[in-house]
Parts: sequence; C-alpha cells; structure tokens
Amino acid sequence: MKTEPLATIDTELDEQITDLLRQSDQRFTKARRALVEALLASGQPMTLPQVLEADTRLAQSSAYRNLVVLEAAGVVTRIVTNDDFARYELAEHLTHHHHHLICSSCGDVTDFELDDQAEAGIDEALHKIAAATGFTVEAHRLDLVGVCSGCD
Amino acid sequence: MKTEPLATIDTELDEQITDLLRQSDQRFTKARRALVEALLASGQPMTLPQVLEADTRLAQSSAYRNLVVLEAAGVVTRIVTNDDFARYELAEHLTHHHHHLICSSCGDVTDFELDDQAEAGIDEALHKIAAATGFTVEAHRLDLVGVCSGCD
DNA sequence: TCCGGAAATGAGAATGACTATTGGTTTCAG
DNA sequence: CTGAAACCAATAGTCATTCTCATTTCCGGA
Repeated sequence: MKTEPLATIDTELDEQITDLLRQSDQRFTKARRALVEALLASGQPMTLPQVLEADTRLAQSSAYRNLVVLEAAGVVTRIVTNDDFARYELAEHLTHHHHHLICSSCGDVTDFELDDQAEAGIDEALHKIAAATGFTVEAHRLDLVGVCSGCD
Repeated sequence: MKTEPLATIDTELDEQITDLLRQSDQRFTKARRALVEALLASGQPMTLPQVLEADTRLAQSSAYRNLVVLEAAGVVTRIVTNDDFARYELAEHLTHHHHHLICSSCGDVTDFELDDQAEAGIDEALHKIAAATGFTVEAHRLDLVGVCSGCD
C-alpha cells in the first residue's frame, strides 16, 4: 500500500496510538494509519463507505477489520444510529470531549461541545445515579436528535 | 390469536395508542396490543427475542412488522446499541421522559430519570446549540455507558 | 543483508438481523 | 351476506458486517 496521507498525524498522536495498539498486541500498520488519517482529515464521524471513498486504496474487509481492532484498542469510537451504516471517529481522549447532533432525516452526525458549566452539571447528576444503582460509569453520551439545516 | 394480557392497558393509554395508529391509517389489532402489553409489563427496553419469549403466541415476522408500524405511529421507540439486537420500548410521551443505563458488558439497558433541575440545565444548553447550528431539535438522548452491577 | 515465523492483508463467501413477498384468512362496511 | 381491504404467518430475500484462507508484509535474529 502506497502512502500519501490525507492528514498528518503529529508525533504525539502517533505515539499515543502506537501505545494504545501495543497494549492490545497490535501494530500501527500502514492501513491502520491510513484509516486514522482519513478520520482525522474529516473531523466528523464517518460511515465506512465515506472512509473508503476518502481513501480508495483501502479494502473494505480490511477497513472493517481494522476499525474493530482500533476500536478495541480505544483509538476510535463506533457510533450507531438508526441509519444503515455505523459511524467511526477518533476516540475522545485523542481529541476532546464532545457530543453529537444526529439528523433523523439524513442520518448525518455532527460534533458539538457544551460549555464547562453545563458539562459539570451533567456529570454531577450522572454520578449520583451511578452511585444509587451500583453502575460503574465509563462514559456518558448526550446526543441531540433532530433535523439538520440541510434537510428542512 | 387468543387474548391473555401480560399487563393491562388502561382506557386512557388505549385511546392514545388507538389515536396514534389511526393517524397512520392503522388499527390497534390484537397482535399489536400484545406487543404493547409485553413492553408495558417489562417496563424496560426489550430485544425482539425477549418480546417473543415474553409472549410465545407472537410470530417473529409479524412482531418485526408490527414494531415497524408502531414505531412509525410514534407508539414505540427503537433503541440501537452495539448489541446484536435493537431494543424497543413505549414512546416517552406515553410514559415519561427518561434516560438509559447501557451496560457495555452484557448489553442490557435500564431506564433512569434525572431530577428536574438537571434536566432543565441540559435543555437550556441544548437549545443554545440548536439555535447556533440551525438544527431543529426533536429530542435529546442522554445515555450512561458502563458496567452494570451484575457484570462486575 | 537474508530467513523464518508471526501477523496483516484482501477478495470473496458466509452470517444473521431485519424486510419484502406471498398466499391465505379475518374484518367490516354496505 | 358479500367483497374488498387489512391482517397474519411463513418464507425467501437483502445488505451491513464478519469470517476464511491464500498471499504478502513485517521484524527480530543470524
């Protein structure tokens, strides 16, 4: 596979990902690097067809397999909606905490952030719930479902 | 199909559902009533196999088809997780606004509610976002992802 | 640098949740 | 009572995703 990056992975990010993969006994191969570059270049959650379109050198089966590996290693997150395809994006700890606008019409997913105060309020309420139910919190997901401006 | 309800649908709920279905030119048939009863009896989101197990008189194909009808009519909500099966529950406006605890280990989904203050805070923050992005809000979804007490 | 084994790749086949079709039965208006 | 519309159950597709396996690539040791 030739290398012609869609986006550049800086040294720090490269090391983080290499580390995460190593913890799962996996290598940061060219195909996996190409996937990460495509996700990085997009800046938005992508479906598999979108990923393949962004980098036509990728094979479908390998892309699926590598996304599973990357997800297991904590490098990417898989987002399921009611759309036909699942979507993938770089994990939050490699980027920043954020939420999703999900369009119920076209299925598109866009990121957004909440101000710190709102975020803190949610966290507090959620930890109360967790404590009351014996649930160990890994993450919270807050999605806005509606119709995007392009679908009106 | 015989009728031997798992749970009782009170008159008000019955009328609401009948109305919603009528708006989609659909009837509230026995099979659909049985589905609603099963969901009502469970009080939690159910996978299709769980629904079939709860009421063995239901046929798989009809259950799927009727759940599609009920969802289109706004009677039930479909929740998709990373689990193999989608889950179904009664729509919020027939019950009450709530959120989900999703176990990343066993896939089980449990409902919980937030106090009014936290809920209002979230709503406010979200409407700001919507206004800024030209997004028309239909609903918000707040899920807690983690490990349930049975899976530690 | 060259080798050998282990891991990764890619093309295609298989899987399985879900959907559409079919053909027969029930319901309801008139 | 009658016929069309709606329903139901069974079964055959559909299609995103996963698996298989022959081939290729990677990487440490000689």
